Amino acid sequence: MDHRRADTLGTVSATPRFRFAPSPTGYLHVGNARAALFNWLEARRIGGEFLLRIEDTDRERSSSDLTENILESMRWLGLDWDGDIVHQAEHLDAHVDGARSLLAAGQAYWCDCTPEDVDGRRTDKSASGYDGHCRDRDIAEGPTTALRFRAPDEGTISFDDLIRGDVTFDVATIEDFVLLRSSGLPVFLLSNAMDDASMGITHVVRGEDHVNGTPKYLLLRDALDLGRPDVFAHLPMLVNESRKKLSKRRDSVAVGDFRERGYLPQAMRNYLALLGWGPKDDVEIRPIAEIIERFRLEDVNPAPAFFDEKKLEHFNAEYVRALSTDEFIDAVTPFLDQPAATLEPIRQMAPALQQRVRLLPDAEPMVDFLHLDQPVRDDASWEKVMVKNVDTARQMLAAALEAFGEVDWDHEALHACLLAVGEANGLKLGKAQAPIRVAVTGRTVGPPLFESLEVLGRDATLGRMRAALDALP
RNA sequence: GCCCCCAUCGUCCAGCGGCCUAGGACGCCUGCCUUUCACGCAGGUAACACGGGUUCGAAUCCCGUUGGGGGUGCCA
Repeated sequence: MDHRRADTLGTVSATPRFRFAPSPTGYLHVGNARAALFNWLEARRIGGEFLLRIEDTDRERSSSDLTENILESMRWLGLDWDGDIVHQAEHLDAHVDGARSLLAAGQAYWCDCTPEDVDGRRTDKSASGYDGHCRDRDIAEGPTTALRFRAPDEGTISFDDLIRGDVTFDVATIEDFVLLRSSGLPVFLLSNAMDDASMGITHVVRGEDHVNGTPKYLLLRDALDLGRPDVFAHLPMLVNESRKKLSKRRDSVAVGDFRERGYLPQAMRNYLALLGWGPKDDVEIRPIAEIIERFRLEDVNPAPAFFDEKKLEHFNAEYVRALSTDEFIDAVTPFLDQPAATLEPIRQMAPALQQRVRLLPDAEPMVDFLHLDQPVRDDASWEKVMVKNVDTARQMLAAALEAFGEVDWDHEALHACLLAVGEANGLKLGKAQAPIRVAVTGRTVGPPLFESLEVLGRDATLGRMRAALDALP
């Protein structure tokens, strides 16, 4: 608030000011998150402010639940904003006043054309948009009239884009666009331009899809005598496999979904920073402080980037492994389906799990044998170890059953014991342990066997081995 | 159609006129390590879209072609 007041009073702040301005008409998706992140990175690097504005002027499509979801995702990613959140809807009156001042100055006029009218009049296929039909008809305001901006007829308008260089438009291609709808509500462009000015935004950093709206934005700022931002930077779009702009409809890209699927925020944030930008030293995975230090808007690649979940997953695995044991346990627990009784054993196995988990939900199937009465039998594993090699399985299960009855119940003793049993049967440990593993955990793969047996306990282990022996073909 | 933008391995990024025989990462493939898996380690695969210039010299600069993306609402 106070920053807005200060600017209204004409105080020009020397502090660079960035903003992220999502509209709460959907969840925060990775494309928006990347735009927010790039604003945040640059703001943090140069000691600027990062403001948040919720563009909720479309009442029909906006919802406060969606706003909360966006904020939640921002917090999760660690993108902290400065000052109070600005809700655009609260400034609607000012925007309407702005539009009316243009009307008073002769820079806007009322129009009662319907979209059908406009389309119908179009003879030249190369023309687009509104044809200026009502420009001089001097129509009075009415229930079906929209207020249109009187765009200049000739000249060019350009701006310097930090990422794209000089971008120039011929104003002849700019139509007389709508400022106020017939409902009386201001359109995005007006609200956006006026709010950026009232908030004292110096750096406008947003998606490439806004490039074409920029000349209109500038025309409005000039007409309203609001000055211009110091810097524009239009970020490349994030695209899907078919190289189309990521859409919330087509692509499942909500940040919240990634969280639910077991991604760590640090991994997501680090990966997102590398979409359209890369550090000169080629070190991709690094602390956010180092990214902030190296990030530069002017180094952002202008071409669209594909969001590669495979690579994100790799980043996640790296970040999972970098966690302390306690952090890992905290992170993984919500993804486990375990009773309180097995939490302690899982704690013991945590380092082994941590090494193998790529996404947090990967952990559960590695430890489900601990709390299930019977392990989940993986058919392929059973077939391979217990059916195709039934003789070996029978031999090992019987011999180990006997040996395990006496052995000290810790992983080292178990290891030595099974090694000896295997050798007695002419088998290397790799082969010898397979039937035991499948009998106890149901699968050929999983965390280290002897540690698993140790936490499972002697009774349960022997019980499962007997059951497996009985089930052999 | 018109307007704006873009173009290095399959993908992401490095490269800003000579260090390029084009580097790193993901993916994929080999091998090693090993109690399975995973990790780790050692290798391999694979790109400057095309055509003209400029220059002693071009992935790097310019022009064109082709290809791709974005925009083109009384959505944001």
